[in-house]
Amino acid sequence: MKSRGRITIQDIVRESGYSKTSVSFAFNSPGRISRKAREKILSVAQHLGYYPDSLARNFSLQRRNCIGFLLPHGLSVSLKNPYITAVLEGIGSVCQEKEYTLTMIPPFGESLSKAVRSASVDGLITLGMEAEMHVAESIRLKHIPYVTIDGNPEGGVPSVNTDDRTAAREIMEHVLNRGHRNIAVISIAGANEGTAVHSSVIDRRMEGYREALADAGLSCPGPTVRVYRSVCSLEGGRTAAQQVLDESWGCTAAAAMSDIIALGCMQQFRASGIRIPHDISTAGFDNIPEASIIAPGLTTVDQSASVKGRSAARMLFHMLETRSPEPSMVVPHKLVMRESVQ
Amino acid sequence: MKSRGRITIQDIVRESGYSKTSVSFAFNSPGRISRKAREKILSVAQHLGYYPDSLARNFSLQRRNCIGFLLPHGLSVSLKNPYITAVLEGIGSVCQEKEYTLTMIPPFGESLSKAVRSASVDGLITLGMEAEMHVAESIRLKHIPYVTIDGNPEGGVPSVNTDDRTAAREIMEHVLNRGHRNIAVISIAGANEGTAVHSSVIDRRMEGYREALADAGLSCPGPTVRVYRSVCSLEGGRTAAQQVLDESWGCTAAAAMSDIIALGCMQQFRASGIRIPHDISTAGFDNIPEASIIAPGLTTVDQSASVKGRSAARMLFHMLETRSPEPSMVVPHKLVMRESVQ
DNA sequence: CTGAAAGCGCTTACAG
DNA sequence: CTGAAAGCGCTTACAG
Repeated sequence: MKSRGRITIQDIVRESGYSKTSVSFAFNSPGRISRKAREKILSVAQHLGYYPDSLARNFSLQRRNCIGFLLPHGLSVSLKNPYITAVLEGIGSVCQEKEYTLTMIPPFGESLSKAVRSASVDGLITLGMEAEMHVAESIRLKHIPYVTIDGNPEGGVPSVNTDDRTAAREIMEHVLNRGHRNIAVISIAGANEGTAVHSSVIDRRMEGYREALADAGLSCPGPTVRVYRSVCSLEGGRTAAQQVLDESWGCTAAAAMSDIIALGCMQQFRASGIRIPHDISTAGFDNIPEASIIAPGLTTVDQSASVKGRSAARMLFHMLETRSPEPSMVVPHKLVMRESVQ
Repeated sequence: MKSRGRITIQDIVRESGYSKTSVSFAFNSPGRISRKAREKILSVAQHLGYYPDSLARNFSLQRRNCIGFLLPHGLSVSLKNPYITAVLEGIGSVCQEKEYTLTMIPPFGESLSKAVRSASVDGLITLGMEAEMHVAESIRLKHIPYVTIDGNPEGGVPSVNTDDRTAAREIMEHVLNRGHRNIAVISIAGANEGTAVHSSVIDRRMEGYREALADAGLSCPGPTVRVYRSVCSLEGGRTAAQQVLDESWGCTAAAAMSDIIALGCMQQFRASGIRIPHDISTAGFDNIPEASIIAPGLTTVDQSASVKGRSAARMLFHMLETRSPEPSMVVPHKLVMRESVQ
């Protein structure tokens, strides 16, 4: 009798009289042993409550059947953003098809690198990670394939992106076409300055905004255009909106780089008695489901988060299978005009 | 030179001239070897691109530093439900604190049991799982601690629940107090009949509705009360609402067992020119963030999903540490009256 | 400070 | 059909 601990294959060997080989076959290749052996082994296993340990099994098989998902901010902030959960959903649905498990890797004590190092996954998908970030180095050390969503498409890593610059330009043009000139641009700030050092996505969206504004003869920032930075959450949006209001500079439109921020803005505007779009038009970016649920509907850019997740996962599995790099891709976006911009 | 494959500790031993013990120490207990050895080893490792394999490491250490989360439906349907992502967020935030990784385990080819068996996790949290379900047996076989959210509190498994019966009674009473008598009750159906065989949560909510209705002299189903079943998604809600409308029986209020369903109903009602709450009042259950974002705000029951996730995770970690069972808990709920019920 | 060796629990090519 | 044995890549108690 073993003292305590888990029941292992050895216990079954002892009790059944068969070898480890046979016990293993009983579970994984039942056809390769005699009916008698199989029944004896399975019955002993059943009796002792044995089931092959999957960690040991995976180790022996040298595979993990698991892919990892790295979030840009803490898990909590990230999962409160419907855009991110939609990406997660896309990745997850592919994992489910492939019979892989999906592991979310949160920063360990502020260190994403540490978390990455200790995770056992076959491949990794990152969201909003830049090649220069410290964590990128940790991933490379693991020598596992990875693809990046909303990272830098120029970074040499297979990536899935939206054409952020063009998309941002289009939505800003739409705002300008409606005659707005006093515009608040609401950019994205890292949750804590440590995590998101810098994001090229933000740069590209800002560029797009600037182009459109420049075409209208406006500079950004400029006499009629102010730039704010908001944490990427509902609360962040509320805070930013309050700032816009506090500075009372006659702003008639707000363009936020993320729907979740735009939603927060709308909440705060409304709470202050501001009517949308009558007093202040509001535009977002992402087209999360909430954008169409609320009234007035949020004018935004659709970048089908779920497709991005799905594409990234497919690319990763392809890399896992062929061990060769995949070309980066840009998913289509679409300006979605609803009622929040007038 | 090893042919190809990954670089292992053996390669470092060969190149550095130090033993496996020293190499291991260099990474995990740098203080236990000489500065010289450490530097030599680390430099060789750096040069060869070596980093200890975490699967092997975890195997040797007999731990996985990972907990699993089992969803009631497919990953896709589940992650589209803000209630579920909020639960996930709660669990995730505790994992992050504990420096654990969080693995989502989707059904493998329709088989959750198979997925559970192959996952390597230290513990498991399930959502909406019943003790009689087949997968419960698979979990027991693994001999790992688990706690269940929205499962059966009578199942003998440490669980986190809302007092569903009371909560459902309260919201139905509220609807009745506003004078409604022609009421559509919208229950939850499994995504596909295979997965959710039966859920005691649904039973308890239904009981609560029935109690309130009975107190008002109404039977359910009855002459003025009809029961519908909806898949737990926005689309499910829309379909159900359309049914309600198609049967045109003078319904003036709909009570859905889930906010996501209620939201779908509201969308469909609105699309059909029905005004809420003027023509049809709508009540939900969960209090997802969207409930307060939309206009009119959704009257619902708050059951703080995030707290449920957090509590379950804390219970699980406690079990992992003490190896003893935890008492089940019931989290407080609260009726949240907004404008969708008048 | 350093290393030889046992051990973690499985899988599987190979020989019988 | 069956089993002895090597191997997956690490960690660590123990002895020197």
